[in-house]
Amino acid sequence: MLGSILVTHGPLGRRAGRVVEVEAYVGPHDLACHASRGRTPRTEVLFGPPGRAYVYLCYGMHELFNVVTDPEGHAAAVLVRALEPVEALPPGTRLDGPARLTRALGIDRSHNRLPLDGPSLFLHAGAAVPESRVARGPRIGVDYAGAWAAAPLRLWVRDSPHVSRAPSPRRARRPADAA
DNA sequence: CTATTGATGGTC
DNA sequence: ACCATCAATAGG
Repeated sequence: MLGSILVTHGPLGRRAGRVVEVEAYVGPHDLACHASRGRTPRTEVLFGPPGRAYVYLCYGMHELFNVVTDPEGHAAAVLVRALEPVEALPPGTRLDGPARLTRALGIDRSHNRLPLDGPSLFLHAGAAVPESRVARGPRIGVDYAGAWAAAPLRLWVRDSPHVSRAPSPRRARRPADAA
């Protein structure tokens, strides 16, 4: 998916970006994958056919965009984490972060389950990124997932200035008043 | 530059 | 209770 072009069309007009950073969520056995907690109303789309959008609300205020990737019955998806602008966007628009890019392209939960070859959401195959320019490392924000947190399932275009910056490590949450 | 915190609501 | 995050702030 790196190098492909995501195009949206909606109230904001036409918006587009080139995918430069993604994370793979590889199936129910992947403890960071939402499908690992079973088939629920939210995760239902993951079990359906590939090539559709999985959009969900994160932290109560951010819409995150994924592409369902695997054949029907095997729940896996790829989270898009950063785009490189490919069309004129309002000044100051940032596409380096999974919630920033959905906000900038006007993607929200109304796009959940939509095929990615439609009028409001389209994913074009772009020029392939050579493997020599692809870097990989641990996924971000999934430390709860045990060994799966360390798996090198985040991939990005090595020299792209549009890749998101890893957050500073969040201090261990304040221990609940343990009794 | 790094580190920390509050905002905010759906899910199960 | 637990989050696949961001923006703003404080401090070096």
